[in-house]
Amino acid sequence: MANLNKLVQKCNAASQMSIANLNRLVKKCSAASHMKQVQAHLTTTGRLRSRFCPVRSKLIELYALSPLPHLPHQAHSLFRQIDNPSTNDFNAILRGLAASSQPAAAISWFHRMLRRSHKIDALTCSFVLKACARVLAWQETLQVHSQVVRCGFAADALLGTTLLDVYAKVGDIGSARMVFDEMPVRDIASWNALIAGLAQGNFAREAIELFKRMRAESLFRPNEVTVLGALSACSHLGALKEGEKIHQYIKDEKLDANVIVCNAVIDMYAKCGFVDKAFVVFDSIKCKKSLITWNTMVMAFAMHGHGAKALEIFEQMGQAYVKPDAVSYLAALCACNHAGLVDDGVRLFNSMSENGVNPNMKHYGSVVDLLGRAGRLQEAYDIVKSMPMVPDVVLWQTLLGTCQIYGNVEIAEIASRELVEMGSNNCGDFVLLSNVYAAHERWKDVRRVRDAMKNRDVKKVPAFSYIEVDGVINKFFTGDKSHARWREIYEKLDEIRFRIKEYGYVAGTSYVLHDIGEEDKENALCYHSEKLAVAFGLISTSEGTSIQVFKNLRICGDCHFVIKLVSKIYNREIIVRDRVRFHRFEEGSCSCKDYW
DNA sequence: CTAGGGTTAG
Repeated sequence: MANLNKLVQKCNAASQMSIANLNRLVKKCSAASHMKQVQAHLTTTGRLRSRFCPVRSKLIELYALSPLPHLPHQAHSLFRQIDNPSTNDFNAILRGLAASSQPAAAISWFHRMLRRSHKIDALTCSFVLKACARVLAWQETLQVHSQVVRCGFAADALLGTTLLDVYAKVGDIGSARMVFDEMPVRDIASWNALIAGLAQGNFAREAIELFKRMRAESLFRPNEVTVLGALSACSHLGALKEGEKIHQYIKDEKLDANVIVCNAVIDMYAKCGFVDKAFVVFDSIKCKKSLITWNTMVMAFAMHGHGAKALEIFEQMGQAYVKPDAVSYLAALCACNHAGLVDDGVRLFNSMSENGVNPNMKHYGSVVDLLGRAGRLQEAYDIVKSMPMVPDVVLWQTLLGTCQIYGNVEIAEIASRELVEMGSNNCGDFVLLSNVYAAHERWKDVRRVRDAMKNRDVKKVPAFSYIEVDGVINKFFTGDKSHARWREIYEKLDEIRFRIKEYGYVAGTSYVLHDIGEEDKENALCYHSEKLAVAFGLISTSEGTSIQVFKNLRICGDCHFVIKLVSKIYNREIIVRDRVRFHRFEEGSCSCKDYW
């Protein structure tokens, strides 16, 4: 800073500043006052209005990217003083807009440039593409892509990587792959962008395949960024074996000096069902733990229903002088939720504001769930009414979900009405309300809800489960008969149904309504996807080994009950990862203690 | 030296 001030003084003293000095000065500018001085100099020397002036462009960029509230505006007023803005000047503005709170404005600027025949270069495209990614503008991405081709920038490796990354981010994986395949020159970032794009775009299998291909046939050694994409894919799939291999690679290559990589390893182990392994990595970490490291570990214990351990980690982070943020509180609340620690959760929630973290919608959702599941529905509803923000769809769904557990008709009706008014067309919402009525044997109301569903053409997310056996993913939908061994699976299910009756099993009738619209409702319950996956696990793995199943939605109550009995009768540990947490079934009971 | 790929979340 002392150097900079000296430089500024020197520049002010001299009537003529050399271009080199100006360049040095503008690059070191951080304070608004320095930028103003450079601007003053440009104005007095007349350079401001000239055709081409890199220092001026750099200054516009500094203004445009500044986090200080008034400076981006300054960039625009400076730009307007230029008679003939260069491409660099346009790019500076574009870059600033792309990173601003209105990235769509960057897209408008780009179109204005094209309309007025201003020359664009690869950077122009790069910045506007960033904006496309932020507003998820697929159509615009296509348009920029065609400009890239038209202008002859298609061979630019950096721009190609940006393009494929943006395609992946706006959800067009096909185009992302196509850009990758057609790139004449690829470098490590190109591979990384596609691996991460596949992992985040529901193509986790393909991400892992590409990771293997990269190791086998490319010249590049996977680096920190590569393994992050690959680990994220393993987390999504729950692919422990692949995850362990990547972890070994990370240790071999000493990539675990990077805290972000360590965080992803912890997360991977937790999401693959092995919270102990996650904790070993957390505990023996060599680099400095970041806030996210702590949050990931709290969340990991929370997901597995280890409430006390999660809260212990949460406490420890305070002792390590790491200040909990909104995610930390959410993770801790989530832990209380999954472990039924109601009082701890409420205390935590109430302590947030005094610790400088304002509860957001997710915190409210979590505490409403916590109170609701504990049967304190009125308190939960009171919190919803007293919230400083407008409750969203998920919050009402949470409240409605807890009403089902306790058969609370009044609050269920309120929540349902709100959901309908908000235009929610979710099958599950109707089913929940109908279940509440069914619990009170109010069949007329049940029929009314069912009719409403028919008339509205409600959307239903299809449930599926999968299980990996010998490296092959076996995926099942409800009542699925597409598996090569489906007959054996259904025979096994019949056997299970017969054997659990000895333990007093009666089909959970209220859950039957989950399958409204199916031909055979009772059978639909018997053939839920998680039951199919467990049955397949039983017939395809050796006796006594653990069975791991993944479900895209939450586990159904009937399946939960059946799988508990299966774990006892067949003497198997069965681990089910549902949409939000793990259930570990052993000897007839579940790690969630029937609370989830 | 004006660009590209990255971790936690009801």
